[in-house]
Amino acid sequence: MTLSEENYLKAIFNLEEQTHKGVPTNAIAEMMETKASSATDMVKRLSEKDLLKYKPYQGTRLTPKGKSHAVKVIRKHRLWETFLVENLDFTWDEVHEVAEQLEHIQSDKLIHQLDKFLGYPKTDPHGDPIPDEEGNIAKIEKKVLAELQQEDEGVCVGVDDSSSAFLKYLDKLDISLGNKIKVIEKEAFDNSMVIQVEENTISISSLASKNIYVRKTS
Amino acid sequence: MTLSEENYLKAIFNLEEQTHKGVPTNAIAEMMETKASSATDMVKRLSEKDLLKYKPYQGTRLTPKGKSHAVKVIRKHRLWETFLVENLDFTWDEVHEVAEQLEHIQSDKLIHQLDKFLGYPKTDPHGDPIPDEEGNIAKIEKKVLAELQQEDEGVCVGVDDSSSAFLKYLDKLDISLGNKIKVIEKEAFDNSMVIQVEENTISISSLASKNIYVRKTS
DNA sequence: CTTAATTTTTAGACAAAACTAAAAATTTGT
DNA sequence: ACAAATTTTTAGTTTTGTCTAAAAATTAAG
Ligand SMILES: [Mn+2]
Ligand SMILES: [Mn+2]
Ligand SMILES: [Mn+2]
Ligand SMILES: [Mn+2]
Repeated sequence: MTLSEENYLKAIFNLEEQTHKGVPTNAIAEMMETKASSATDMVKRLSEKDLLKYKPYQGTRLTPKGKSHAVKVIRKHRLWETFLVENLDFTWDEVHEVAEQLEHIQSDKLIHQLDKFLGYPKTDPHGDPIPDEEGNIAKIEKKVLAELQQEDEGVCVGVDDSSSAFLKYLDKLDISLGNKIKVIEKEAFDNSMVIQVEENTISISSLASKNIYVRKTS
Repeated sequence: MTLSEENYLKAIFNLEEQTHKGVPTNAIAEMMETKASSATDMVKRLSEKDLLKYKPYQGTRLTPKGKSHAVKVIRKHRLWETFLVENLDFTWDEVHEVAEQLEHIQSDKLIHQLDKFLGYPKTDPHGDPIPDEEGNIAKIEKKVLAELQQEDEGVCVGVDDSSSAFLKYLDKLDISLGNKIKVIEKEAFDNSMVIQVEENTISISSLASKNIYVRKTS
């Protein structure tokens, strides 16, 4: 399995998770930041290797084999992200780029020992679940912050958008995983919110509140 | 700089260190376990990028730029090997293969932080010096064990042959870095030696004693 | 239900990195 | 010095992964 094949598998896995339908070639190309013709080529190659099912003009779907491989790459990605933050003083907005490379290192022992070294973490620095050695992914109970009502309380458990820009914005607002969040006010006009994060009271836009996940506590 | 280019640079660097002469194409091919024609192709590409000087039929020599890049890769390789042994319970014969992959990860911050995390180690698990951030490589004072005379004493500081087979053999004899070694007897007939390693007295072949480095202590 | 817009695929090229086979240059042996 | 052996380079293919341009299929609009 080449680096490029693994990146495509991961992209297709994520797209399939979101929509639960066959993934269009264009969607793959967009996620991979490449051209549709390149995506078609790759999809054919992966189909040849039984990693996905592909029929021209209909989307593609991963086979169990393809899914299993994608999950392994995701496991590695998230374990490495955890290592970078926990042990090498990376911030949560810096890890993705490096993990994107580290996820392709081939060594079962390496990843098994890394998991052990980290103390078998359940989630990565963005709150995403780390698949176990058998490929099981725990489902994290979460709601998007925008859906909470006035007076509702919750704990921040993840983000939808893991872009560096958004994560840095959250840092500036002092919002991080595990923080207690309470909705003080919802503005009907633009769907912005006034929320209390731990001690601080701040206002956030609708766009931001749609990208923050919470576990409701009341 | 691609993965393959980096591996060639490293190979050429090592060959040039040994002989201090222009490196023949065949030597490169042999070290890279490839064909001479492939080596020629690559050498041309690297020459194009000013990483080495190449004139057909005369050997190649790295430019300062090429040398500096090779040393960076070696630094990464040795830091990762150290991490694998110190933190992930790898043995010294298992690390090379994985480090061969990890050495190509591109991230200045990653390697800087890894170095810090490890406590700025001076040598890797095989006793080889770890280049510093500026590319300086400490010269380790060492002598090949075979050269010691009867009654001489020393400390094991490295190996010449880092192959898994040889390292496992050393493990079986309970020889590792830092061990006190004393020459009890030298057999003129086949150049084998009887040595005392810490508590144990063992006999080793000429071939083995030529691949063990010691720092003489008496 | 046709035409227009969009999506997807095909065809043809290109760069990186490898290979085999053959030619050319260099070195060695007598 | 000349032939033989060795080393090195060239020429021509192959595979992976990308691209542009053009053709074909599908979907959307009037
Ligand atoms: Mn990746
Ligand atoms: Mn993540
Ligand atoms: Mn390598
Ligand atoms: Mn080493």
